[in-house]
Amino acid sequence: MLTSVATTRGIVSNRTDGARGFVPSARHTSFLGLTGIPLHFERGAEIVAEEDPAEHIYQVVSGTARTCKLLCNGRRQIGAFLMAGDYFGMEARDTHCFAVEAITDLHVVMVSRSAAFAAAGRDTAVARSLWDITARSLDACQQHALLLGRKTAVEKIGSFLSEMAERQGSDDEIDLPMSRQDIADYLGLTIETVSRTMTQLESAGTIALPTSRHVVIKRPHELERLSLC
Amino acid sequence: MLTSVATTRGIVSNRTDGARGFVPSARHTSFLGLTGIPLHFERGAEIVAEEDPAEHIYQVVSGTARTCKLLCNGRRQIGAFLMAGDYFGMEARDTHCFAVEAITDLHVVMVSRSAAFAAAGRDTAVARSLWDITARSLDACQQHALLLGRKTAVEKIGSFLSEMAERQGSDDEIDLPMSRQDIADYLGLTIETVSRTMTQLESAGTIALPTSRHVVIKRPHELERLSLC
DNA sequence: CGGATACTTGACAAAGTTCAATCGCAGTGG
DNA sequence: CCACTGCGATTGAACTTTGTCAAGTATCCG
Repeated sequence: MLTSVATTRGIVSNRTDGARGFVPSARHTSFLGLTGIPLHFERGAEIVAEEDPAEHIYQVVSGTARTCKLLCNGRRQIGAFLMAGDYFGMEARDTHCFAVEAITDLHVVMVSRSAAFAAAGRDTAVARSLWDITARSLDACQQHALLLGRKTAVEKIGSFLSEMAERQGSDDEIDLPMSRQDIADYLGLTIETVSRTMTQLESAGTIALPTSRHVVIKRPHELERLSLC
Repeated sequence: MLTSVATTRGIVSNRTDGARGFVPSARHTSFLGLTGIPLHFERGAEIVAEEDPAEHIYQVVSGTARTCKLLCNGRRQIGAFLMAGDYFGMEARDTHCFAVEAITDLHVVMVSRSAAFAAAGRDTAVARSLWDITARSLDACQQHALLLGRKTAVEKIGSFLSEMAERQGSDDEIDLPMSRQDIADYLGLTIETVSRTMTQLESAGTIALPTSRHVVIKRPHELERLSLC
């Protein structure tokens, strides 16, 4: 379900992911030992729909996306926020079991699933890196399950803010690309509880909220304590 | 952290896992194209501890195990119940990020992680199957995250019972090898809520509980409705 | 039979949700 | 430039669900 078109602009990685770093180029981008196709999506666009055939593997170049699963009565669970360097589309089955949507303007590179598997068959390093990406996603998902099942609202928000700070490489300032509703659906809370808990952390002096999308961490130690325990 | 000893008894698979079926033998068992070592653990034994170095990959031959993560105040999240045919120990990092404990007497086969990766390097099919196992775990974990984040107590219990029925290949009778506490920690509930919800489903005529560990599904359709929506 | 363990039940408390109203800010048009 | 509009975020109050604590029952096993 590709509704956007590929841009012709060069793409610059703003984060290298260990051994799997990728190099900017004019039209194509190296990715899993293959020539990936750069694509651009607008804020709100759907890159992958739930139940779509799983034909491609993607890496985020810039921007943020969310993976969503839906339940009846409009209940939604966001599995992960995908940022520069993150991969998605590696499915065990032939169809995607969640949708992927652009939260901001989004640049990705795409390779076909069959080409990736073929490359993995030829090149052991590619196979290993394909496994590594999947295993890392699994690790993140298991960590997230612990949060969803056993943490309180404050601990969830604390963990979330710590995670975002770490992923943005900043110790004390975070720009949140996602709405309160997205945060709520990621943490298994309601938008109101997210809002209230943020205010509560602000009142306690743990964070400051110059704007609703910009968080300043005043007491990182306090946040760590919340997220770890 | 292997506290039990390997048995010398032959091991019989009571479930083949698609293309990755494994064949019983007197002492060693084929597993990911390697010769696996059969091990036996007693009920309650810890096969893997949290933060243990990840040196082996396992497949369950018979019995049931649980994967656990711990938080402070004794809060626990069970990530999965592992039954015959299931794999565990495939970690992205060098240490296990959860413990694995035997719920019943447990037979597993074990191969060393490095041997598995070496085999994957030599044999494309092994590499693919290693990826497949990991991707399947990821899929299950994402499904479980949806349950933990967005389902009510009844829906959680409904989903759990449906899952168990399916895994036991039975449409209407389930033997639960795990305690109410295990179920609670799997579903992100308390033991009391699990108990109450089971009774509630029994009163509604959806299930019967001849004993606390044996569930008869009287209205499978009703359970489906709960778990899907 | 006695003791331990697991499960169930009840009464109450707390955390989080729901519903509704309000605020604040960016964008738009007069 | 300022009022108006729309949307996201915040706040309040009532309510629900689930958790907590405590007691009671069932079951297993020596």
